[in-house]
This record gives sequence, C-alpha cells and structure tokens, in this order.
Amino acid sequence: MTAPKHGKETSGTRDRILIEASRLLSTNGYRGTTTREIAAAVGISQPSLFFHFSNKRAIVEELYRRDLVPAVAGLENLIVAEASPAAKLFALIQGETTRILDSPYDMRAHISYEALNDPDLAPFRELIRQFDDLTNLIIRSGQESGQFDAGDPWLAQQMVSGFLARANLFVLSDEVRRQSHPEEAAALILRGLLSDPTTLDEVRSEAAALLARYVPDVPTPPD
Amino acid sequence: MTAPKHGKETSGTRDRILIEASRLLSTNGYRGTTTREIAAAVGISQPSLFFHFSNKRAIVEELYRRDLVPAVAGLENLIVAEASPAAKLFALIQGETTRILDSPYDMRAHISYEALNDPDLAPFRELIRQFDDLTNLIIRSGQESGQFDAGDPWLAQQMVSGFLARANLFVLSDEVRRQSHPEEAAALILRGLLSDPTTLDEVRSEAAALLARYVPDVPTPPD
DNA sequence: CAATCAGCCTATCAAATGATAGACTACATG
DNA sequence: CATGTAGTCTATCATTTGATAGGCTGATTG
Repeated sequence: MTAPKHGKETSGTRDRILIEASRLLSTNGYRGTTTREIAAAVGISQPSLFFHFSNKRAIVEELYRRDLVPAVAGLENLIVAEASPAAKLFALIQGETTRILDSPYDMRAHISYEALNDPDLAPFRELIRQFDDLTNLIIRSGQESGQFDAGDPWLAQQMVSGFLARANLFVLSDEVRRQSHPEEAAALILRGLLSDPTTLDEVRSEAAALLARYVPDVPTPPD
Repeated sequence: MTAPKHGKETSGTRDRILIEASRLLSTNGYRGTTTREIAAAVGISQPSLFFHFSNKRAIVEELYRRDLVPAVAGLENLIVAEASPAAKLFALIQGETTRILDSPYDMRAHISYEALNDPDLAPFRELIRQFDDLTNLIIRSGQESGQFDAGDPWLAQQMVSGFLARANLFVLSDEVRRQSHPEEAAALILRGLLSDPTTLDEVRSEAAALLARYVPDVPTPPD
C-alpha cells in the first residue's frame, strides 16, 4: 500500500521523495537505486522513507502510476479522435515529449529495459506494452491509408519509442530547445515516414488541434 | 586486471561469462546484476567467477572494451572517408545495427543511462561521448553541405542514438527482419533528414561502398 | 607413477541493503 | 495544560552481495 502510516501528509516530503527517486531510478535503475540514496537526496534518514511509503516498490509504483496511466489514457484519446494517422502520430510525439518535459518527475526509467524485466515491476509491463501497441496501431493505419511508406511498422515504432526514451535528455538542454523540441522532433520523425513529405505542414496543423487530447494535466500530489 | 588468476584459459567459460553477463547487464543494469545471477546463468558457482575475472567491474570493462572500442574506431574510419555526410550516416546506422546484431554479446547496456553515471564505468563514458560527438559531426557537416535539413543537430543525433540504443531488440525478431532491418532503419532515419528525399537511393548506394569501413570484425576471445 | 595446474567447489567474511521498532520533537487542538 | 499525531531520528535486524581462502578433481606432462 502507498497509504502513509499515519493520517494526512502535509509536509511535501512524500512528493520530494518521488521526484528524487525518479531521478535516481532513471540513472541507476530500480535495483541499483538504494533507499539510502533516495533518503540522502531528499535529506532525511533512510528509515524515514518508510513513514511515507510502505516499501521501496511502492515508491516506484506510484511513479509509474503517475506516468504511464495518463500516457496510455492520452494515447487512447488520440486513437479514437477523428484525424489522420499522421496527425495522430505527430501529436503523440509532440505531446509525449512535452508531457515528459513538463513533468516534475524524471521519467526516463519508464521505458528502460530493466523495467521490462524486474519482477517487482511486472504489473506495469502491461501498460508499457499497451503504449507500444497503440503506437504501432497508428503507424499501421497510416500505412494502410497510404499516408506512410510501406515498411516494417515495428521498425518505425522502435524509432519513435527509442526517441521518446531519450526525451528526458531534453531537460538538460536550454529553454529555447525545450520550447521547440517537441514539435521539431515530431516533424523530423514524420518526415521519415510520410509517403509524401510535402504534406508535412498539413499534418502539423492537423496535429495542433489534437494536442489538447493528448497532454494530460501534470499529476498533482494526491490528498 | 582482467588477467586470469592462473595461466591460459581454455575452457570457454570466460567467454560464456561475458555473454551471459552482457544479457543480464542489459536488462538489470550494472548495479542490479549480481555476481550470483551471472554465475547461475553460466552454470557455475558464484565464487568461480573470480577465477576468470578479478572482480565484477572487470567483466563489464571487458564487455565495454569489446563493444565501444571497435565502434568508435569504425566511426572514425567513416569520418575520414571520401564520401558525403548522408552516406556516412547511412553507413553508420546500417553498420552499427549490423554489428550489434552480429555480436555474441547483448550490448544494449552500452548506451544505458546508468552507464553514463556509475563511477565504476567512468572510463567508458568518454568513449560513449566520442561516439555521440562523431555522430553529431556527421550530421552537422550534412547540414552545412545542404544535404540535410537545417535543424538542431543535437535533436537528430538523439533520434539516431535512441534508435541504436534499441537496436538490440532486433535480436528478438525473426531472421527476415534481422537481414533487412539495418538498411531499412538507415533509410527511414535518413529520409527524415535529407533536404531532398529523392536522393535517398544514391545515398544508399554510396553508403554500401562504405560499409566495409565501419563493420569491424566481431571480437574474438583473447589469447 | 608424481607433479602440476586449470577450473571448479564449499565455507566464510565484511559490508551493504530494505525494513522494523522504539524514541523524540514540534505543532495543533481541546 | 494534556493529548495526539506528523514526521523525523538512532539502533538494530535479517538478508544479500562481492569477494577471499582453502580444498578437490580431472587432465596433462615428464
């Protein structure tokens, strides 16, 4: 359980734990991140963590919940929208990159290979798989409609996924880049996929109308 | 030191350790991979590892040495070649993907974020940085020559790097994909970058002549 | 045959790790 | 004032981890 040992949390420490843990998880991985490291990053003693979270896994579960659940929900919104597959993919890349950049949590870990294998994180594997499958679905329907070149949709999906997995490196770049990158990145990837690259600007415009469907509100601390 | 405790190794166990360790490192990370897990995967007792390698770190160092040193060398070969930047990038993506696929080691770990941070792996960070910088150099010279669209070269580089980081997922795919993926992947990425996408086939042909410069021999066991 | 050595094994160690228990402090409330 | 509670702390525990030490076996060589 992620419920605090006691009543209502007011200190903000719980959220600081999530933020610091997300950074450590992204660089050290789940098993490679110790509770002592998290505690030190937050500035509390290691056993204090267990006032806020029942165990180490609960920290990670909460992070995944805040990241993957909105992402999959947003992607599902895109799937049902009345728009071309290319616009959907554009919106996905732009929206997801924006979302990652705007998140207080460093969510690189969400797509790490480790996450796909650790027994503790098994419940979240399904969510990652869903995200990938829905991406693949958009690509395939783009190919069926002729908007995208024929080719292995899986390969295109790897290009998207690989790129998004690095989206958090953008947080290390300057503000000018941060503003332009989501859209520029989407354009770069789409240009590689479109059968007719001259349609890119149309796609871009169409995608702009879709963005609100994708970018969920940044998760707020609970309660 | 990576020298065995005793004389000449003949059993092949050392190489099996490297292979199994590479897989575990790719999925669990360095700190998350225990020597007991490696030993179990090889089918020996945990302390037996230390007959073959002086410590855990030495295993990883050897893997990095086999992976990164040839990659950077191959990339340096491409840089000095008389060829267009686009052909160089095409050859890089195709060649690196091929090399990863042909390697007996699962080299996903080489580009993990963890690798960029663990103090034990610091000496290899420089090699990774070199690989990235040389990739960036090719992209930038493609932009200067007009072959590639203007845009943030860093962004293009992230797309390449992100994709290559996932290249090892291809080992999980069927043989038909394995054969076509390196070239198809390169084409997909280049199409997104080229100012004139109609030049793609020329680039592809030019790159074919470059490949021998990039793909180093798969490392053989030492001694 | 004896000696040597590669390549393992079991037992063990020191240190690290996630977690528990009890205590303490500061603050809010009745 | 007393009481309750959030939120920390130190001390400690059981387990895990990388590594060492000593021993054993089988194959090879002289």
